[in-house]
Amino acid sequence: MPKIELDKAYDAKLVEDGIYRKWEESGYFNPDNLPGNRPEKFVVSMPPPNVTGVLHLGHALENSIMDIELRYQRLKGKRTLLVPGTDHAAVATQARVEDELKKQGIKQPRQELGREELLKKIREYAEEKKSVILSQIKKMGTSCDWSRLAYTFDEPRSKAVNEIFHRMFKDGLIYRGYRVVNWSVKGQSTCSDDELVYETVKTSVYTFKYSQDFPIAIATTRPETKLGDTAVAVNPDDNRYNKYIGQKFTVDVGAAKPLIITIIADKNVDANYGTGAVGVTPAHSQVDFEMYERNKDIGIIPVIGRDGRMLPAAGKDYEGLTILQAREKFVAWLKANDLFIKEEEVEHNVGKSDRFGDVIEALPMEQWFVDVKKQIPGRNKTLKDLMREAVTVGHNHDKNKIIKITPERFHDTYLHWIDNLRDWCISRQIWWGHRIPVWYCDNCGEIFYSDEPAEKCPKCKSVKVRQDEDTLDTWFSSGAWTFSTLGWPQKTADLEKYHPTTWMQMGYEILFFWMARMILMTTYALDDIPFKDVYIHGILRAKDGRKFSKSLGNGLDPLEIIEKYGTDALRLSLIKGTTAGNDARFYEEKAAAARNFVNKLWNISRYILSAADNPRLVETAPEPVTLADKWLLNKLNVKIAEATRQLDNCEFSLASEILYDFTWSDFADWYLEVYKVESQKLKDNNKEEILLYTLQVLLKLWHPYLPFITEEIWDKLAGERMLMVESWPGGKETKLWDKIKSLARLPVISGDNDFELVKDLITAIRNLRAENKIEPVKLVEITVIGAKTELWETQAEIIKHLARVEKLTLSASGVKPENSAIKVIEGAEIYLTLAGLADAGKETERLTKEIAVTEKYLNGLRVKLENGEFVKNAPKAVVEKEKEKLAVAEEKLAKLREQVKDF
RNA sequence: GGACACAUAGCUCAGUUGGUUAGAGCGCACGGUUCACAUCCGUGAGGUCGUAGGUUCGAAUCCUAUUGUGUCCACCA
Repeated sequence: MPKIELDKAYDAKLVEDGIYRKWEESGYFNPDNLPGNRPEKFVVSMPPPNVTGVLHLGHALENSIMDIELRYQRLKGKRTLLVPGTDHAAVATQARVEDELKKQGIKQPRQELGREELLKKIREYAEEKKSVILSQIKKMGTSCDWSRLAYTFDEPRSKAVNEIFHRMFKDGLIYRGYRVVNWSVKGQSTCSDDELVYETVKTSVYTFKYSQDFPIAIATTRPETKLGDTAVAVNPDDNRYNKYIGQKFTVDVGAAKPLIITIIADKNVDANYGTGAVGVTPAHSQVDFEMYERNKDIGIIPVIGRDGRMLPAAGKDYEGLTILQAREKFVAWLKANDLFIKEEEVEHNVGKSDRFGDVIEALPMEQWFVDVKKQIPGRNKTLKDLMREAVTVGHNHDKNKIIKITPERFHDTYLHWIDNLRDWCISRQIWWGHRIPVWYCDNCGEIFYSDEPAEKCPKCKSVKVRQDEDTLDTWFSSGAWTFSTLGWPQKTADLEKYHPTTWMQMGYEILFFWMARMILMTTYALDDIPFKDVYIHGILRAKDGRKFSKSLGNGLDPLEIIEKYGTDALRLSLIKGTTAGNDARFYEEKAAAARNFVNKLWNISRYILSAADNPRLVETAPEPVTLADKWLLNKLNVKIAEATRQLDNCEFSLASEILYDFTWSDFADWYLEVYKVESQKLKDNNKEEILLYTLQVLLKLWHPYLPFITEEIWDKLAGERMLMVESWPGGKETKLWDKIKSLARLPVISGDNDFELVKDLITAIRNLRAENKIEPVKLVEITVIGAKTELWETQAEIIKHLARVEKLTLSASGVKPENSAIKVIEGAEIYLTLAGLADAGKETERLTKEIAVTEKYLNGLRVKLENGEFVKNAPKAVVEKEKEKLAVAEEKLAKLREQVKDF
C-alpha cells in the first residue's frame, strides 16, 4: 500500500455528509442487516422531538448520548436499533401556529378558518418542521434506522392510540366526568397539571364576612369567586368554630340567588392560619372541588365561564364582567355594606399556561379522564399499582422486569409523584391531535366507541350521531411510543424481536410527562415494561447558568456550532463534563477545545500514516521491544479496561476523559516523540506495527464519540471494512479485563513503571532548563547521579533528544559538577551545568523552598507510619506504599540539604 | 411548607463502593520557525475541597448541623 497523505488540518465539512451517506447506504443502521452473529439486541426509542420547531442544543445532547451508547453497543456486537421519530405535540403546535396566524392578521384563527382549514395550516407547518428536524438528526450523526421512521400522528400510531383508548374505555378506565380542570381562556382548552408554570406575584388578600350575622370571617385572593361559595370549612378541633359544623347559613352577597353556606369540617384547614376558616368555592378551586366531592350536598355553583367572564349565576350586577371588573365591584360592595374587614399584600403563586401564557382558571366541566385508582378488570390492580410495580418489585413481580433508573435518586421522585397522582385529564379542546374516538347518539343518548366515522347508533340505529369534538392529550400517544413504533397492535415481527426496548434516555423535566405515561401504557396494553434502563440527563444552560431561551436571546444553534467546529467536536463538547441527572453548561469555547482535540487525533493519524512504510490495519498487539513500547501497550490495555468499565456504567464523560488524556498526553506527547528517536536507531523492529495497532484501537475507542473522523481515518486504512460495525477492543479477552480491573485502583507497579521514571527525569531536566532561562534550541550538559544508572543508560538517546542534552554523564555515586543547578527526583540527582556561575542566591532560595515542602510532606508520612493503629488496620498494600514514599522522600530531602550546604 | 441536587484553582467542571503531595480544559505567566499538528510544543503559578462538629488508623469522599445556590412537588384560604 502506498503512503497516505492527509490534509494538514481536519475539515469536518468536507467529510461528514459523505460519511453519513455511506453509513446509510450500508444499511447497518437497520439491525436486520448487521453483519456477524449478534444474539443480543440493544433497542432504543428516540424521544420524538416536537414538530413545534427545529432542534436546539438539548436535542443535540440527547442525540449525542443516544448515539454514543448505540455505537458502543454496536461495536460490542449487539444487534442495535434506534427508532427515530417526531411528535405532533398537540397543544404546543396548535398554539404556535395560531400565534403565527394572529401575527399575519387572522385575529381568531379557529372561527375565521374553521376546523379543516386550520388543521391544514398546522399540518403544513408540522411537515415543514419535521423535515428540518430529520435532516438535523442526520447532521448529528445519529445512527438511527430510517426505515422505521415514525410520527406520533401517522396512520400506524393513530391506530395504536385508538386501540388503547378502546381497551381502556371497555375496561371502564376512561370515563367522562364533571371536574374542575385547568382552563386556558386564551387557548380555549384544558391543560394538564404539568403543563402549568407557576409565577410568584404580589396580590391582595381580602378578609371579609358574608353577612353581618355570619359567625366566621374568611379571606381570599379571589373575591369574585366568592359569589359561588357553598361552604366554609373549619378544622374539627377548632373550638372557636366547631360548634357551627353542620349548620347552614343563607346569605345574600348579590349573586343570582342567595347563597346557602354550610359549615363543614376539614382537617386540612389550619386553625392558626389567617382567620382559621376557608371559604369553599367548589366550582373554581381544585382543592375546594375535592371537599365538595366528600360533601356533595353543599352544592356547586359555577360563576365564571369559559370566556373568562362572569356567568348569570354570579348575579345580574356581575354577569358579563371580566374577572378583574367583578373583583373590584365585589370588594366595593363589601365595603359599602360594612362586611369588609381588611386588605393585605401577599406573595402568591399563580398558575399560567405553559403553551398559551395566560393565567389558568379553575373551571368545572365535562372532560375525559383516565382513572388511575380503579381496579383493572381481571387484573386485581390499578394503573397506579402498575406504574409503581415496574420500578420496585418488577412488573407482575417479575424480577427481570424491573426498570432501573440512573441516577437512582429519580427513583424516589418518581414514586412520590405516583403517590400524588390524580386521574389524568386526557381531553383537550383543540383540533390538532387524535380526535377522541367516541360518538354520541342524539336520539337515544348512547355513547359508543368507533375509530372510523360512525353512520348510525349501534343501539337505536339512529343516524343522528356525532363524534366528540375534543382531541387527546399529546402524551396519550407518546406514552405508547416504545411499542406503537414497532407496529402494535398488530403482532409484528418487530414487536416480537425488539420489544421491550433495552435502554432509554430522557431529560428529568419529562420524567413525569413521559416516562410515567410510557410505563402506564405499556404495562396496561402489553403487560410488559417499555424498557429496562432509563438514563436521566439534565438540561443545558448558558455559561452564566441561565437556561437557554428565546426570550433571553441566548440560544445557540447546534447547526452553527457544527458549521464552525464540526459535529464530532460538538458531540464531544456536549458530553465532556456532563453527568447523569445534572445540568451542564455549554458555551462556544468548549466546542473549540473539542475541535482542537479532533484535529489532534487527525494529526496523530496523519503522522502515523506518513511514517508507516506500509499503512494498514494491524489488529493484534505486536510484541513490545523497547521500554517505551512496553509502557505504551500496557497503558493502552489499562485504558481500554477503564473506558469499557465507564461506558458500561453510562459514565460517558469519564470515559471520554480517560481516552482524551491517553490520546493526547501519553500517546502523542510522549510515545510519538520517543518513537521519532527510537525509529531512527532501531531498524527491523515492531515500531510501525505498534503505531498502527494503537491507532486502530484508538479509532474504535473514539468511534462512539467521534463517529465521523474515526470512520474517515479508518477508511484510509481499511478500505472496504466499515468502522461502525467492527468490534470493540479486547472484547474477547475477558480474563485480561478482570485482571486489570482488580489492579485499577492502584498504580501498576511493574517494569513499565521505569518509563515513568524516564519521563520524570526528562521533565526535571526541562524544568531546570526553563528555570535557568536556557533557550529551547540550546543543547546542555547534564550529570545524573544515582542508583538507576543502567536505566538511564539504556534510555540515554531518548533523554538526550527529548530534553535536548548534548552530554549526559551518568554515575552511581559520582562527584557533583561545578557551577550547576540541581533537581532531585526518585533515584536520581540531576545536575545541569551552567555556562557561568550559578546564581547562588536564587538557587538557595529555590532549594530552601523545596526543602520546606518536602519536610512537610515527609513529616506527614512519618506521623502516619508511626501511628500503630494505621499500621495495624490499614491494608498491607497501603502501608507498603506509604513506606516506599517515605524512603523516596527521605532520600530526596537528604540530597537537597547536601546541595544547599554547598552554596 | 416538603423533597432532592449542587458548593473543589480566576472560569467551567472531573474526582464511581474512604487510602494520589486533590486533577483536566479554558484563562494566566515565561519560553519556543524541532520536517504530524501554532486548532501546536515545553515549563510554571494558582486550591487549608462552603462553614462547624462527628465517625475512622485515615475524609473532598460517610454522618449531623449550618450557610448559600438551584430544581421539583404541594400550596394557605
